[in-house]
Amino acid sequence: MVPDGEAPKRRATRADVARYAGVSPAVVSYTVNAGPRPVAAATRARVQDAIRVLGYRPNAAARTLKVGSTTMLGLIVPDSSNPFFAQFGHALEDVAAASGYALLVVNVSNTKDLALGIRRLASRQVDGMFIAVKLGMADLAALGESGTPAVLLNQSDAVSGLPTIGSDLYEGARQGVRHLIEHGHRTVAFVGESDPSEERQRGWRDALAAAGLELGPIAAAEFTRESGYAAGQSLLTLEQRPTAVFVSSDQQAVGVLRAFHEGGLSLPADIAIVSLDGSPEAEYSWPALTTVVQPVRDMAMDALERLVQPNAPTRFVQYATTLLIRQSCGCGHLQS
Amino acid sequence: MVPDGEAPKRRATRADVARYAGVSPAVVSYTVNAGPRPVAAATRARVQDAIRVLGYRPNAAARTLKVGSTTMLGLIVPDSSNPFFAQFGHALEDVAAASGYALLVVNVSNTKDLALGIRRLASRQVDGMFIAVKLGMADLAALGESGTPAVLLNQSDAVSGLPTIGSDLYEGARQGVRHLIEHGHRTVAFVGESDPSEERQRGWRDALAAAGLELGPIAAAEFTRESGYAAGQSLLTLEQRPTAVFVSSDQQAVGVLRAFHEGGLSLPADIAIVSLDGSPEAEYSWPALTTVVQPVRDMAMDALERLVQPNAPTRFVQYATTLLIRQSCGCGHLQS
DNA sequence: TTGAAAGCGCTAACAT
DNA sequence: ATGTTAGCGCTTTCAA
Repeated sequence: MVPDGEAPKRRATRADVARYAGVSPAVVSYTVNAGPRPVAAATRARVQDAIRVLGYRPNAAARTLKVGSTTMLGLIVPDSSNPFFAQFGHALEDVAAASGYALLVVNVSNTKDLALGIRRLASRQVDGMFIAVKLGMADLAALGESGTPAVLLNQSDAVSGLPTIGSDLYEGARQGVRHLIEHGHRTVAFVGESDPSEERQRGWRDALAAAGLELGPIAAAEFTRESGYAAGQSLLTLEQRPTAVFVSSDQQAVGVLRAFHEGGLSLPADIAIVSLDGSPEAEYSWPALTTVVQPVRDMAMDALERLVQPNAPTRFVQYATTLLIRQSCGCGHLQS
Repeated sequence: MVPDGEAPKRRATRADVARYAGVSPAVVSYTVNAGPRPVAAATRARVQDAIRVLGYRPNAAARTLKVGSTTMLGLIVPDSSNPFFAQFGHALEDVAAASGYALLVVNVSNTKDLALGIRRLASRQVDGMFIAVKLGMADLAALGESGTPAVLLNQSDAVSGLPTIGSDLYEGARQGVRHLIEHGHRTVAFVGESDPSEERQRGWRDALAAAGLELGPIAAAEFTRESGYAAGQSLLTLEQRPTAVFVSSDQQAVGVLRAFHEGGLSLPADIAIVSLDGSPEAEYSWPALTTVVQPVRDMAMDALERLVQPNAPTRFVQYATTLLIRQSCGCGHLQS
């Protein structure tokens, strides 16, 4: 099946093709690249023939060395198996491939490793990199030294001098919480980062304040299902149980959901949930999560554009989120 | 923050370093690579100093051109955002990175595109590729022509001449179904491929036969949540509803679960489910899925080894699965 | 222990 | 329209 002992000989090079076709190496280049110079149709045909016969394949490394571009892009994520980043990665790979770029995926589980990851990617001379991790000073320095163009993804704040993309999570959270309020909830808990200045928490707080409602309980959680689960459990132990929860990510929400189920709550009758991300798994949780979706596809397209565009503005662009109503918020039940 | 107008000058090359350190280019190589020749400690120090001062970074393309290795590996999957492949990809990236390889991820949503994907990866001269898609003749041919080493992942059958890895899905399915039977189920449905020779379906069939039970209904489904959902719905319409279902993948099972919930069934009391894969999301479904887990991590390690080992045997290795009991099978409820 | 130099395969400016 | 040729930056053999 597979040509094993068939042809272990040295791969054909451009010179071989030239010789075989009876032309100069330059013409082979011109033909292959629809190059800077025109080639007569007949000659082109001969060259293409030679290419086929010899099984010639251009050597990417040589080309890279010469022209200085690898047509490779890097992507740094905290965890490529996290559904949100997996989805983002896939979108990025799609748009990159459509523009002729390959995508090098790097996981940096530990924040400490980011600078290392940046250097790794830079040393492979990617033409640019997407970084979907929060950067520290050292990382910024590494990036600067590398001289590699980068666009930052999944950020909540502008980073000076770097094109940065994020969703408007503050507005998203407000939107989600407002929806809950509109449906009669008066005690809305928050699951997410405990930092009060974090944008989702701020959105939650402001939505409540705007409605003249008191703040519900806060259950701190990291962005994992496990941590969401724990947060959900802690909410269960409260004497005054909230009637609704805003959860910072779908992953966490899935954990919260489990805790509530185990607690014997009936959803969304006993407690409503709205989360954030719009990742695919949110649709198939039980009940299906009402979630504030981030326009991942759009962000991916924009990110690519800004990465490959030589002089893209280095602004911070925040994308608008949209509320996707499903069952977990109990729409229709508590209509006020 | 980021050195912008700071130093847009040409990157330092090995020659610059040599000049600065007052040594020959060769010595720089020897130093950088702990090269084939020894270097005097004092000289090495001078060189390292020059490297630091000049901010020298080796040019990967030049090195590749010279030595013929990119230290890059490719991974072809049908959908990198599918949790199972995302998990596999992450594991692969981890082990690859640990061995100094970078991973190029390529999605081929359409089976027709596989040969193209293989060629793309080959033209980037990856040192090898993981292919987690079923290959057709044309793909095998493309792979053969490319001359790139490959190991096949997630396969159910041996492929002549290629190192191939899979889980023993037949045994896994039997295992899962047997568990169901042991807990008193007499009508066990199957959700998955309709092809009767497919290994999971065979496992299901054989487990039933071995117990002297009749075959339950078959609901054909592709490997998506949506398709699992549809299959679950179709099961619901049966007059003689099964008391248990074996589902071919966790993704499908999540869909089945939703259909059952919507149908008002109480799980696992009304109907039990065992699925297959052991992907992370199975743990957080409701009820948590009892699932037959594939040893993804082990397979990833083995795959890397066999890919980079120059003369690894091209056998087909099947990994054993393990049953992970959670709630969806109703263990303890129906104890016979 | 160090230096000189020959390429690796390709592109593109410059000749023809 | 086609041919010649000088590197791109690096590794490594060979010589010193």
